[in-house]
Amino acid sequence: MTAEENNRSANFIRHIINEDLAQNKNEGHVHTRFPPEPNGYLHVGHAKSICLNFGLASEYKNGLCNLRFDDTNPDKEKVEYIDSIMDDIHWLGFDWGDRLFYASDYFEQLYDYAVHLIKEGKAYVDSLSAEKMREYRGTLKQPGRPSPDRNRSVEENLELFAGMRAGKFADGEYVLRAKIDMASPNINMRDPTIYRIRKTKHHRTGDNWYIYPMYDYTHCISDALEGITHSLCTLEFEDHRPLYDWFLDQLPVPCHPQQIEFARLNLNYTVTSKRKLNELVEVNHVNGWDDPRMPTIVGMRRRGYPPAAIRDFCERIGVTKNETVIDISVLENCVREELDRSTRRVMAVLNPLRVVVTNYPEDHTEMLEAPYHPNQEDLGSREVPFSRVLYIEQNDFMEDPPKKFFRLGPGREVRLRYAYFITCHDVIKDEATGEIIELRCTYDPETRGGNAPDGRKVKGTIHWVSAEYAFNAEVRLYDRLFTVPEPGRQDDWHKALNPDSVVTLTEAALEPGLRETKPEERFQFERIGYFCADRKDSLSGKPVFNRTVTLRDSWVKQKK
RNA sequence: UGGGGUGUAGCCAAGCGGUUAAGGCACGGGGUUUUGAUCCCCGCAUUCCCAGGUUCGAAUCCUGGCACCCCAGCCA
Repeated sequence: MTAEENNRSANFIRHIINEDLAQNKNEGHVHTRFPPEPNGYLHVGHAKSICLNFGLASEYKNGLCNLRFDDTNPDKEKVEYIDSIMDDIHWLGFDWGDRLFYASDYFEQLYDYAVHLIKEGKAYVDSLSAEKMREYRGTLKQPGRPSPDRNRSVEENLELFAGMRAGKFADGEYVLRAKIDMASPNINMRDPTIYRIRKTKHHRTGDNWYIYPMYDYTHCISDALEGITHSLCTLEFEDHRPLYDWFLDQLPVPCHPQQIEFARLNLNYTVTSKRKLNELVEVNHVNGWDDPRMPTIVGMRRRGYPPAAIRDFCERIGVTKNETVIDISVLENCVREELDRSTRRVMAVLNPLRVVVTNYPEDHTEMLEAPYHPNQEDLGSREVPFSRVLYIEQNDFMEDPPKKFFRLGPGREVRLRYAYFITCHDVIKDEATGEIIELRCTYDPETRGGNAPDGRKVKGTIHWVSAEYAFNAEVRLYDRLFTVPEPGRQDDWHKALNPDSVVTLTEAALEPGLRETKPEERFQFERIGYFCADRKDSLSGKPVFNRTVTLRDSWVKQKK
């Protein structure tokens, strides 16, 4: 099955793979890997890489994708990140089966290969300090100079390297370097460091090692040891590719994977650099990595984004080498699309305005049937209680409405969704503040269910809850984190933070059935948006809702 | 003349010498609607960074420019 047959759009990586398959390269196998460093939380940019790597593997016959933690820098890595990363990948809908690996699993093999390089005269132990090494490296336009240690004998190199491993030297005293070309126009080839001394406890290997291998050296070998066929990474590694290939050419590795680079994802109105995300957390602009405003996977999860929507998004944005900034509306559209078909509709009044139906009997309640979805019967229906005192949305009433306002106003008639037509007769205000505190309306008993037997039409339909039966819940309205499209480009990106990225409502009145909402359950609050019960703060019988995304609203545009 | 990349609509993105230059998002217009939602129509690049050239024919090939991004960690 080719990608195109599978109804996905073409991209250059699929073309490469199709070509390889056509030539029976790698015995016709596709084997990718997702190689995160466990030094932070995954974000939407990683989601692109996850979907690409796992997605590619799943769309080709016998394709496989490994999860491999690139854990070669114990100073920055923690087990808690490993756990969160695995959770996130599973939540997104992907699985690595029994192929969970760690670069640290290969430390012994990596060491042996390094010895091999030394024996071949292709690596040497250098005593240059970090500063000196930078000096010797030259600049972008000028070639570097060889280190005085460059021609150390193989025997001496072997002995020193063994000493490094044995912990005989202090951090920074020596490094092992590949012997390539100090005059290369590609700085990565100017004798890159492949091992450094770091007397830090590693989260998996503990105190076994005093030396740790560098990324460029580790990554290509790890790929080869796992039989990876296509090693996908981001653009900034493009000029590391000659080095990736160099190591594999020098060493007796089982195979030679192909590194292919693609552009990382940038989304407007947010930031995705680990440093900036960390800063948002540190200075408490957000409440942790899983704050619903964060573009982290766990943040989007808490916000209510369905995993299927994120996968769809990653498919739609494509894969190229163009550096682009994707409009956040593409993501939001994917979320709406998924939620529209999968979610039950219910009624919730966010900012309640009291309505007394003066001609409705006191102490009377009736149950009205309301389907959960306008065009998906299989989602069923529920009954909602109607009684004399109701709440409607404050902004569904205007004392002096413009002609195009299809909602309630003095003397106007509207439909209460699935209930009755009501007409407003009086507006009660707080004498001191002038604030509207109550509406007096009458209902037409003939319009039960929302249709008038006389065929008369009503312009607007608004949502409502019974004041007597509704319950109060906290609802959080989330909005984009930044007010400008590319905050990362500003000198002071903090100034672009949206002060209204969250508005917490505590007076919302929800239809009674919602009381038993389970954490992470999603609903559409009719005419408002999609909401998800917070997975952390919801209590049994007392859910807290997060707004995932608003409904599209052409009325907002018309008002302008 | 350090090296490596990228330029197709407001934002993405197909396209691989012969197509009316796909599709999505955004935007505009209309229809259906008990959500100003959904859904459904319709519109939206005489032109592919620019300039030359090759060719019967060029977004696709060649030459020369221009713009933007990445690289001088003992980070990944």
